[in-house]
Amino acid sequence: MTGKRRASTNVTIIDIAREAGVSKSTVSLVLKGSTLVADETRDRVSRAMSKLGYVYNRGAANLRGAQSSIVGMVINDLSNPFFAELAIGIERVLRTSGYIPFIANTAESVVRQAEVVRSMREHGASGIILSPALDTDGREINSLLDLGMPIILAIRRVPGARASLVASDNMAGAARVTQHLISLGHRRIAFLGGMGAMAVRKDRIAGFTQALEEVGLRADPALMLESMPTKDGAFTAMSALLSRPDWPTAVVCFNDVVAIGVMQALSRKGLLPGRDMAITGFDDTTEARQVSPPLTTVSVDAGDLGERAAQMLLRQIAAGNQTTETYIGEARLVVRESCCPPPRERKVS
Amino acid sequence: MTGKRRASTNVTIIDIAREAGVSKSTVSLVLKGSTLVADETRDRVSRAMSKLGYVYNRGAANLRGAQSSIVGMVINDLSNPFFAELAIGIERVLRTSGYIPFIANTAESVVRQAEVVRSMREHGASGIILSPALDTDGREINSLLDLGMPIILAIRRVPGARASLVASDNMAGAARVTQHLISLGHRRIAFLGGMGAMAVRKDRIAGFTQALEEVGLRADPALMLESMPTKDGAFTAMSALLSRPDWPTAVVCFNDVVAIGVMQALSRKGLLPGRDMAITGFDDTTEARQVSPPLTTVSVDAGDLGERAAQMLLRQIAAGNQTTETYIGEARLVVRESCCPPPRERKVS
DNA sequence: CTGAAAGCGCTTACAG
DNA sequence: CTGAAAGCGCTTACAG
Repeated sequence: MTGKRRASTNVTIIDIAREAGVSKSTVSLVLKGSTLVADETRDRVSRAMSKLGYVYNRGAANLRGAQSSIVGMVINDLSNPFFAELAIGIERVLRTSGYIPFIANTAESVVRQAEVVRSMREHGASGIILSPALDTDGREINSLLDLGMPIILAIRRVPGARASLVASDNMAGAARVTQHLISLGHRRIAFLGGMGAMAVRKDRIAGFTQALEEVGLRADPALMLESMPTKDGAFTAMSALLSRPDWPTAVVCFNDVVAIGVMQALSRKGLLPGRDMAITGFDDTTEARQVSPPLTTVSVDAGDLGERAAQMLLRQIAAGNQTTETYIGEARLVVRESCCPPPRERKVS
Repeated sequence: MTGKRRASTNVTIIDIAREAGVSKSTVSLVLKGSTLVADETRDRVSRAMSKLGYVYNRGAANLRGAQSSIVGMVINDLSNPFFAELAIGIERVLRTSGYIPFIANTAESVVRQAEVVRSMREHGASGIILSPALDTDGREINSLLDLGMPIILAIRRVPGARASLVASDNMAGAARVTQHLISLGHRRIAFLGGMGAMAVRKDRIAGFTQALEEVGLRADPALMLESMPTKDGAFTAMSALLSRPDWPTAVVCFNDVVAIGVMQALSRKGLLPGRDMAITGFDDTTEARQVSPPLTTVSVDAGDLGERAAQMLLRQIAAGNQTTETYIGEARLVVRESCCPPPRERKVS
């Protein structure tokens, strides 16, 4: 009903002081929860604040040196449930710490990422947990670090960056899932998804290759396909693969989202994942359990990684960003129903 | 390598002015992109800024009356992909507007919601898009509005709140999906999920009831079951229903997430959704397509709703929050494979 | 416990 | 185009 001009344009600590009949120092003390103020005085001030609709002005406070209470959470793809789970894990620990996490989504754009990080710095964020967009430059991370901003890299390492890292054991996970396929009898196995520049992809391919070499096989470059790490990207890449003559009998997918896109491409061709071709994922998102057939994948516990990242950030903020820590979470094989042995009739030479 | 104390603690507009050999007014003009500054001067200032690692101090600027460039996006459940899609739609339009959206997750906690909204106000957010937590009080929304803060309610209306609203046509959607079940021959239909206090649930139940009454049936209170709008909550509620004697032949679920929980409860009992019992969802999240069998549901286009909400917020910020708008998005029936006719042998009297 | 004073980093008129 | 001055709302010593 009213028509005030702008939020927080009016009532200040001085108005409160006048209303409560104290000095503004006292109001400030109440704001900070100081024990120096008498209970009766504190009550009077609190009542004045709610009566006048007072809003604390963080900007003014930060200006004078107060600790800001926000931390940034910069996520490269919020539509991927894996990152949503990560975000929720982060919030779980930050919630009890007095910090409020502000999330921003970059949708894999480094330009957007720079904007968002800048905005968070401008607003006085105490630290940032960054799940970096593709093609993030290590030097950018380092210059942030040099300015004294605590940064925790999550999920994706950035070559050349000196920041702390929380990620999962991509190499071991990929090796395990590949070994599983080999034990089912597969010899002609593709790796699909992710872009060439991604460190995570390199690590998973290293595990994949290592598992093959352990049994005297080698990775066929013609079966290592890139795609954007999205359902659509994977669908397209898999459809292209299926239009070629010599199919693999199994596909190790970059992650669950990619695996789901790959399954859709198979279905489109009338093929059934888990019967006509073995498919594996990575991440063990809730979707992995819900697709049909349920996806054999690698569990990395995104929520736990989020918690670790938040704890690490809190430590760095407290310590003043001196140390660099690394936490590599376990990557467990989760066998469900998306993997069959290779079909006899299509066995290759 | 360095050891600066805190981010943004040092270099200010004055340092830049000195470095570039101009006055600080000029630096401020450059910061605002004013055309009054000569190109050569602008360059000199820009170089000085990057040389010294300057970070704009939003707090100080806002203090003096500058427009803040953040808007808040407060989401009640980020782990529900529906809300992730909503968030992404919001970002899509905000991205081109110069505003940076900061997202916060309340996990259905009104306490958390109050904290988060307060923090956003303290940081000078220009407006907030709020997907309210359960049990949000209309008076809280109204007092925010009275302070001049533009607020757009998204997805869930709040009884008593005077804020603008972007939501979907819950009543029509629920009626459509119920009519679909009736046309398949169902007469004994349950409604499952959501908590009693939720306005959205009330609207959907109204559509459900109306569709039944159109054909001379009435909703059986024993078949209207509450649950938290989560997979686990739905699983529990459905399991309880299945332990009772007279099952329904079809279940209209509060949303897709609930439907998936219901399906899992059926599977646990050895029953197949779409063969032994008809199940419907609401929202048409990407998961609805991926579950097995694919879910018959109501499509509400979360991304589009997000875009509408963002456009509405931008309008309100520009206009100074005078008008109250409402946008109700269409709710289309999407028929997939989770609905069968009622089984003959279990047909009730 | 309270008051007076200084200053954080910026923007905004107002003269030049 | 540029400089000098005032002031936004808070916190921080410093006296009392």
